[in-house]
Amino acid sequence: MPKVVKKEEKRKEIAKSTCGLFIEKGFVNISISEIAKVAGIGKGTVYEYFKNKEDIVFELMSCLQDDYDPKLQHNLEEAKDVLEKVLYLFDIFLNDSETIVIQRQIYKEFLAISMNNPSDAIIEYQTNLKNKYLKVLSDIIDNGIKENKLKKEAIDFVPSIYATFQGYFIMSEDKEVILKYIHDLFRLLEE
Amino acid sequence: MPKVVKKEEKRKEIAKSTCGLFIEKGFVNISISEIAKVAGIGKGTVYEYFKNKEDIVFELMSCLQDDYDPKLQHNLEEAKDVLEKVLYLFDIFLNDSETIVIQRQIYKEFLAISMNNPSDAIIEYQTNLKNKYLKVLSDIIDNGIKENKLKKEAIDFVPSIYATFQGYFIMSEDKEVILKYIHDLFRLLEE
Amino acid sequence: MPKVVKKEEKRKEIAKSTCGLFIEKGFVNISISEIAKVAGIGKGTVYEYFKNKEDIVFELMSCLQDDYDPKLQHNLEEAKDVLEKVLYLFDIFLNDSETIVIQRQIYKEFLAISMNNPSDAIIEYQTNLKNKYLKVLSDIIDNGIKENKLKKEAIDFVPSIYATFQGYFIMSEDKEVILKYIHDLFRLLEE
Amino acid sequence: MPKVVKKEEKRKEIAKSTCGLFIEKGFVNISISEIAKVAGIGKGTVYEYFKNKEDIVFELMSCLQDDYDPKLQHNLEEAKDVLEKVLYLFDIFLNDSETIVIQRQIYKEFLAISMNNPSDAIIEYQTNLKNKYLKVLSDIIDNGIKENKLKKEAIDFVPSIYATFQGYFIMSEDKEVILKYIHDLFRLLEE
DNA sequence: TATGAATGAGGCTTCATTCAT
DNA sequence: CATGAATGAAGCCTCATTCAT
Repeated sequence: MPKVVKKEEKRKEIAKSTCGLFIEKGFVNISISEIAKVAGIGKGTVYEYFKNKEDIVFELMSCLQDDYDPKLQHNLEEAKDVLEKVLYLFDIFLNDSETIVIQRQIYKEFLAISMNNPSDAIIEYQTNLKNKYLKVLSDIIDNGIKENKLKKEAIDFVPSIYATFQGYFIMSEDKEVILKYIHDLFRLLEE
Repeated sequence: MPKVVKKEEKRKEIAKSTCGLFIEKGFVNISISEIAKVAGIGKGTVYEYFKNKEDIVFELMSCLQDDYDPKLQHNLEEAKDVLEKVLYLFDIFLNDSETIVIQRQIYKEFLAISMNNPSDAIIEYQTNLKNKYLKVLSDIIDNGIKENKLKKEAIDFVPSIYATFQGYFIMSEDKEVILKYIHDLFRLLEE
Repeated sequence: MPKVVKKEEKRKEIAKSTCGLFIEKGFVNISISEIAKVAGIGKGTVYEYFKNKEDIVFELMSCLQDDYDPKLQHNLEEAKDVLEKVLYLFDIFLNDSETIVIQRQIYKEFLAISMNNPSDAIIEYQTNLKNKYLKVLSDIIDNGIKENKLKKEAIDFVPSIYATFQGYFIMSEDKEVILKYIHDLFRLLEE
Repeated sequence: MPKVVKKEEKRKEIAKSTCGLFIEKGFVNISISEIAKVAGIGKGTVYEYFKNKEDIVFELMSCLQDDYDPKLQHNLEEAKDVLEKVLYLFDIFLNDSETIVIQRQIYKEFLAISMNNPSDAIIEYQTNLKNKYLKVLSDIIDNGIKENKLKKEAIDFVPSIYATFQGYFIMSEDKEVILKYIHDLFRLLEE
């Protein structure tokens, strides 16, 4: 196995091992020492794999998505109707399974970082994430329109649906409120 | 003039003087030394007026709102129709006047703090803020319904409108996108 | 009333008001601000009456002794035998009445200060205190010998008895242990 | 050599290097900066080896005892009679050799700290120290009784002898006074 | 490659003291 | 006389980062 691959693997391994730490204490309150400790490596070694703390959260986010994307894909295919598809797409904000709760918390950490240090890298990462979601949501809504399930104006709401989820998320709003929103909206958008 | 008033005034004065600093560098990257310097006082004096750094942002937020609230009130009364009222209510996310841009940036700082250190005080502050906005928005929409300008389902969208603005805000979305959203939504909600 | 007397009175008043503070938090952990607060005066005013924090404890010790000495005198006269007199003399280390407990704690504070800052003033104060006690104890033991209650060697133990009480005191030893010591010793010293 | 041992050694080395500082200025008046300077290390490095300032005095005390215990053991074995053994046991309060004078001063520092901040750790340390001394003293006296050198009541005086030494110590009493006490007492206790 | 000892800059906060009112 | 606002020195401690092994 080439070295680069091994390095990349170890990188992921380290990142994943810090997951609990990030959830428990939050990015700002974690030191490199602690990261090294939970990762079972030396402080110096952390710098062999990551440029800085921020870099670790990136990797962690990426790891979690690697795990998440195939599941999402599968769920979307299984979903019966438009609404169900949308709910699966935003599963990360709605699901209370242990795995998803963790991903949600990590995403919150990530958002917090991005608000403090809106570096180019972070902004790019966020833009990509958004575009990915918007693309999928767009397709879902589009399909709904083509199948005459939704009014054609529905397509205009694609960006705002994403924004609303984000908003509810940072407000730490209860799942019920979010679900009510999406149901209310779809009632309005249904043909 | 009673001493308490003078102390309260100086408190506001100090808080306001830090405004530029918060915008320029962000809460986490500001030291008490810097705050003291821009306020033109000694480091120790800062602690005569504030319990800690966080406390300063609170005061700053509060100052900006003291300035803002009367203007908002006035604008809401002047506004011709429901949509215009809503736009005025969320002026802070839309207006590009120098004053509002500053308030927007400070609010962003505040949000960032709240995501990193969700202390009880901050959460309470945020809840109050949210409730204030929801109350006004509720009244606006209610009026619109009573005047047969809006469908009665419109009232269901009060919380989500707030959330959507928040979402667009942390996504640093362009004003145009936000405006498009609110127009699209109102088209759907109009009788 | 001459000013000096009034000043001296206020000095005592201030000192006494700090008593609870010293007991609760200990000399090192008390600030002039706190002292001013419990004394109900301004921070600057503290400096009108005292040179420094240490000075206050001196005054406090002196106040407590002003109260204590007459009581001691009375008790010594009432006491039936030598042992009882000795126990009364060292009442401050043995009695659990509220007043005495407070005096004991203040004395502990005083000892602590004297160990950290063995200034001339403190050493002199302590020497005087010691001599006072040794004198009284000497008289008591002397009397016991003259009345043929004690062996004449008993007089040699005067300084060590004082020392032993001090020792037990800083060791925070239980009253029972101290009482056992004094009984054991007197059994040995009795004719 | 295992790493832990090296770390432990450096810990001792640092502690010992601060000895003069403690004697010269006293715990309260020493800053971490000064400690770092005399130890020839960086401020931060101090915290690699010690949890806090207090911790350093602990280590110092422990170092001095490590040096002292074997000597004590040897002296006790050499001692001809009970009295001599007791004097060796409390050598720290009596000997005027340079080494012991230093140890005495450090012990005074330690006592001072324990009076200002009676933390659990300090109290435990002190209790252990006391028990160690009481155990040895007990054995000495016991032996004296068994060899018919001392009356059997002598055993009752074990705790008070320790207390008396402590008392004389904090009173900074001259060696002669202490010696007189121990001689007087033994005259009384001898068969 | 992996390490972790070493570091010093810098953070927050406390507080005795001064001095203008 | 009394005050308390103002202060800056100083304290303790944290931590990202480096670098010799």
